[in-house]
Order: sequence, then C-alpha cells, then structure tokens
Amino acid sequence: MEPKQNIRLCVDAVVFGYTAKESISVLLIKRTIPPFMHRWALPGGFVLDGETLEEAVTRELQTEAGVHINYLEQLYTFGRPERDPRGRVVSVAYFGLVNPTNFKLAASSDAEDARWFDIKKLPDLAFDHAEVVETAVKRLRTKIRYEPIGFELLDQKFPISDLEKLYETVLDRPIDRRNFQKKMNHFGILMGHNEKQKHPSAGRPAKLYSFNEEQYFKLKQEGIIFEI
Amino acid sequence: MEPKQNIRLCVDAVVFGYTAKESISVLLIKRTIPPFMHRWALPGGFVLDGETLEEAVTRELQTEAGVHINYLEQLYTFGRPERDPRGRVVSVAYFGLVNPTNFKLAASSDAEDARWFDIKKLPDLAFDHAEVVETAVKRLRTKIRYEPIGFELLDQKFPISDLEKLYETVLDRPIDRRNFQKKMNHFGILMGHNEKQKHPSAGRPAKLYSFNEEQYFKLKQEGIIFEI
DNA sequence: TACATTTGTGTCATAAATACGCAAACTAAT
DNA sequence: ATTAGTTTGCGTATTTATGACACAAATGTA
Repeated sequence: MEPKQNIRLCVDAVVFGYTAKESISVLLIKRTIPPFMHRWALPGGFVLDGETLEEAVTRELQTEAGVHINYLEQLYTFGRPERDPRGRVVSVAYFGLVNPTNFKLAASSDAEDARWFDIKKLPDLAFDHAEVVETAVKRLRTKIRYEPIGFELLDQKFPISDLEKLYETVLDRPIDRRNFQKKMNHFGILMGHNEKQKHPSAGRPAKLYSFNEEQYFKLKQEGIIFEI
Repeated sequence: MEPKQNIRLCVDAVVFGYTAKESISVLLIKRTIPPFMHRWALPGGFVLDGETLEEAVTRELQTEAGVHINYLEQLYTFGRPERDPRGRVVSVAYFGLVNPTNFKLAASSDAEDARWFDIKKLPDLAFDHAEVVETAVKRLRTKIRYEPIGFELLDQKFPISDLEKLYETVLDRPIDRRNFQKKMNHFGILMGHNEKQKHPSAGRPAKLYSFNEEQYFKLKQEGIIFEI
C-alpha cells in the first residue's frame, strides 16, 4: 500500500536585490558539478532529512553565496518529472529579498562564482530556473502592490524618493512623486526622523524615514489596506 | 555529494464547495488505514514516480471521492519534519473548487466515507490538515477579491444575487446588492441570457447570467483589473 | 548672486465607492 | 380579484479616492 518512491526533494531560492543606480537584480551562482556544470543557476540544493524547508534554503544561501536573507517566503513547488536530468527531483522554490549593500557576496566551495544579475539581462539558466525566476518576478510585482515588502530592499533609513524609485522600477511604470508621497504619509507606516539626506548629488536634501513595522501590523489588524 | 535522502512526497487537496442554502464547505474523507485510521483528513496521497503533481491530485480525488475538479491551483508545500508520524513526508497542498450539485460523492476503496463539512464546523483532522485548510480558506478569501474564481462554485447559469450571496459568505461581510450588481455589469464579464429564474420562492424572478471567460481574458490582457 | 535641481505642500478636476429611493415582477394569502 | 410581502432592476446623491499639475523651500554649483 506504500509504493516505493524514487523522488528527491530540493529547494531553490530566488533572491532579489536592489541598488538605486541599477534595476532589480537576482542572485545566481555558477555550478561546479554536473549537470549543467559551469552554468548559472539559482542557489539551492537537496533538503536534509531533519531540517525544515526554510532551514534548507537559508543553509544553502549561506554556504553557496554567504548571504544572510532579509525576507523569505515560499514561492511555488516545481514538480515536472523531466525537470532534472538526474531523475525525479521536485523543487520547492523560495522568494527572498535582501539589501545588497549590507554584505559582500562570497562564492564558497559549492559555487564557482556568485553574482547579481539584472532581471532584464539574465544569462541562460540551468534546469527550469528561467521559469522559476519568471514566477518570482511576477510574485514580486503583484505582492509589492498590496504588502509593504519593498522596505526590505532599502537601507534602514531612506528618503521617500528612494522608495518611489523602487516602486517605479518594480512596477515598470512612472509614478507621480507627489501623489506617492501623499499616499505613503496617509498610510502612517512611515516614521519620520529628524535627519536629512547627507550629500544629495543635487537639490534640497530629503527627510529620512524608516518603515514602522509595529504600526503596520496595528493598522493591518484594524483592517486598513495597504495598496499602491 | 548526493546525500541519501529519506523523504517521501505526497499531495493533498483542499476542495471547496458551495450551496446557497449553507456556507462554504470542504471535502473530507475518512481514513481506512493508519496512521489516523477512522479519522477525517484531506483527500490525497503519495506521488507516483512518473506523474506530475497535478496528475497526482486529480487521481487521488477521483479514486478517493469520485470528484471531478472544476478549478485547481497549487496552494503551499508543508514540510515540517514531524508532520507525519510515519517519518519525513513533505506534502504539496492544492486548492480546488467544484460545484457540489454537479455530481454525487462516492467514497471508494481508499476511503471509508467522503463528506462535505461546513468550514466553520470542521471535525478534528489528521496530520497538520487543520493548518492546511486554514491556509486554503485564507487564500480563497484573498483570491476571490481580485480574480473571478467564484463562478466555479456556481451553476453554469445563475442570478447575480447568487453570486452576491457567495461573496458575502466568503468575505463574511454584507455587500450592497445594488452596488454589487452595478459593479459586475460594469466589468462586462457577465453574459446575460434571455432566461429567468424558474420558481423563485418569492419576489420578482431574476435574469440569469453566465461567466464570460473569453471576455474576462480579453479585458485582463487590456489591463482591466477585476476587484471586489 | 543667479541658476539648476530636488523636496515638501497644496489645489482642483475627475473617477470610483458608498448609501439609499423607488417602481416592476413575481408569490401567497385573503 | 385584491392586497400584502418579497426580490429584482435601475436610478440618484454624497462622499471618498485618484491623477494631473502649480509653486515655494532648501540645497549645490557656476
């Protein structure tokens, strides 16, 4: 009654980073072992018997790229029988966000190299990872509209214009600066600081804000809906 | 380099049904084998080596309850190491919708019984299935607000008031009948028929509509956003 | 000191959401 | 048949949210 299964389980992570100069980028590693040796792929690997899926993802991110993740949620499970040439491998994909300025990428023993790639200029990817990344980008675009996950990509303190540029980049459309600022202040999830931008390249220095997570959860429980 | 894994993979389905008289209900089966023998659980089972995850779900639904599903999407993968007393079993949960009036539940060899349970009056469930159902209910509530999945729960032709009652039930709040009707007509995804309700228990018989899927996809591509 | 640049605040027109009025079409009771 | 009760279909008024744009304030630079 219990069929002998020949299926292995792995996890993969689509980690997004953002730097104001560039666009949204995704973390890729260069494989050192077959299949797809020397090809770019998502960080990930087989799940160990005793660990949770989340533990597997954070472990792989740590050992393959030296990344400590800022935000992590499950994305989708990819299970097509032919997706891995080694045999049946089902992959639980995760979706993560980090601020790339917070640390230095460190390719370790498991990876030949680890680098950020602009999501519009991705190399050929191993396995079905192109599909996985596509799914993650879609998720990022829809999720950022009704949950304030964008903050995870920014510095702790930031001018509202940085947040606005992030939204313009992710949603790929222009947003009116003044209406955006009005809306953000209206939600009341930004905490203003008595600090200004240090050395703006030009113009009036902006007031710095940080995300007030506590206030956000309070408002969420009251039924206030965050939506851009 | 390739660790021996001792993990098995199964699928489980949270199938919702709706009958106007009652509330939203979920399909459960009574287990015939240990663990949790004679306890209520979600339909599901181990994935076969050659089949996709979707194939596994539809197969199990067919053999355990005789259900042909109307709408199916992946929900979440549950992977806590202790979630199954038999050992490490990771479960990919799916989320489904059917119109229960379209067929008769048929408990087969694999299940002692198969029944609909009101989501507000669930029995004790096997494994972590209570958590799975909770996740699915949350998904139903959020998803129905911005995608027209509710139609899968209704008859092919229905009065708008049926749709409205469904939304009131799922969202658990009163909705103004007249504004709802206005909004639905405004979207243009309902196709009117020259037919009226046969025997209303009282009042003026309502015009019957059906969901115009083709029109919906057309509007979606044009960027029109469906939102209740 | 003038100029370019970016921020902060405000106004105004328009679209969308909400609250509610009322006649039309039916059933059931008298 | 008439009347009362119920539900549909279509309407309007009011409030709220959105989108477009004007302009002063604060900075760096020529």
